[in-house]
Amino acid sequence: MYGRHEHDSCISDAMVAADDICKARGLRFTELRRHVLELVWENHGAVKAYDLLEKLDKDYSAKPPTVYRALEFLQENGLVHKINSLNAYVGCSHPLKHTDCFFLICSNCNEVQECCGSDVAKAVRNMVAGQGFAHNQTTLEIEGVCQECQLEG
Amino acid sequence: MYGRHEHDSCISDAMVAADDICKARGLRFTELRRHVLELVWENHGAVKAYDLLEKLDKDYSAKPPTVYRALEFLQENGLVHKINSLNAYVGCSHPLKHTDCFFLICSNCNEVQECCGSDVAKAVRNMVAGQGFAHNQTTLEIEGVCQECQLEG
DNA sequence: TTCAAATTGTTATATTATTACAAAAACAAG
DNA sequence: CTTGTTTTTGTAATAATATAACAATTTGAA
Ligand SMILES: [Zn+2]
Ligand SMILES: [Zn+2]
Ligand SMILES: [Zn+2]
Ligand SMILES: [Zn+2]
Repeated sequence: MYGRHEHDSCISDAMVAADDICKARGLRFTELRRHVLELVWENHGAVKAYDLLEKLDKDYSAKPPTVYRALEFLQENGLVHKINSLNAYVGCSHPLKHTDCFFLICSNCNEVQECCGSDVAKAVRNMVAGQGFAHNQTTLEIEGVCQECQLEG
Repeated sequence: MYGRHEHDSCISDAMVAADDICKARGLRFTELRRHVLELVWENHGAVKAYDLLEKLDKDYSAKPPTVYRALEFLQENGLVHKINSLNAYVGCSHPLKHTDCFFLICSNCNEVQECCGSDVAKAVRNMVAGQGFAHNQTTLEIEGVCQECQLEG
């Protein structure tokens, strides 16, 4: 039901981490925001805003701004990332040590794996510095087929 | 008017290259497709599809599918790239040797520079291979401020 | 209690992109 | 050239993604 691993703990871990972060930063982790984050974490794939909206709509009578505002809050605080190549959103798997991350997107099972702190980031920094470019934000999204799917395939 | 360099040659170079590529591959480089590519190349920034549409509309009575189809053709044949983080399109600056490219996007002057064949690509390949991931497509878009803008700033 | 700030609700609209089907143009074969 | 097929373009409708503007509510602090 939840993919390849015991996924319940992913959600609960993420929620605990989010709680801690919000508490530490004096942010209001409201019911709505919590609920949206839970929905984002229902699986390890990226979720579309309007799918979140539909799910939310059962409890709340949500309209687009509701979900986009929650996503904005979650993104600003590093709890969620937007995958630009999919126009979709994914929970951050390590919000406390998120730096120079990138994403491996399996086009077979749709899981998104977040990777971090690697030589890739170093290479990007070097290359960019060599060009005299002052970089703020890196979007690195790699589409392909994950190992599990290759083995199954 | 055209940014920092003598830009006319960029357009004409790109059109010649496009001509050659289409001829070599037996593709139909129609008036419409040619026109769209010219419009994309009017500057070195990324262009929105609906801005192209407006410009096109003066001559043709273009509707969205017209421009999206032309962009699709141009993308398939490596003459144009989509910048996912901007939902916008940019002319390929080296369509014949385009491999493992990435983009430096200046948020001040909006120019997009396409870089290619670097250590970054190598690092990506290594990292991804280390994860057992079979990658097809890499989206690497780096937002920041270009050197010229830093000097002027 | 009162006030200001932050959050949420609501309506409308903007932006980006695709589907479906009809017309026209280009091409290949006879 | 004519015919039939494929590719391209036109057109209308609609889907998918996202934001603006303003009102109502909740929250937390003074
Ligand atoms: Zn992260
Ligand atoms: Zn997979
Ligand atoms: Zn290119
Ligand atoms: Zn610049």
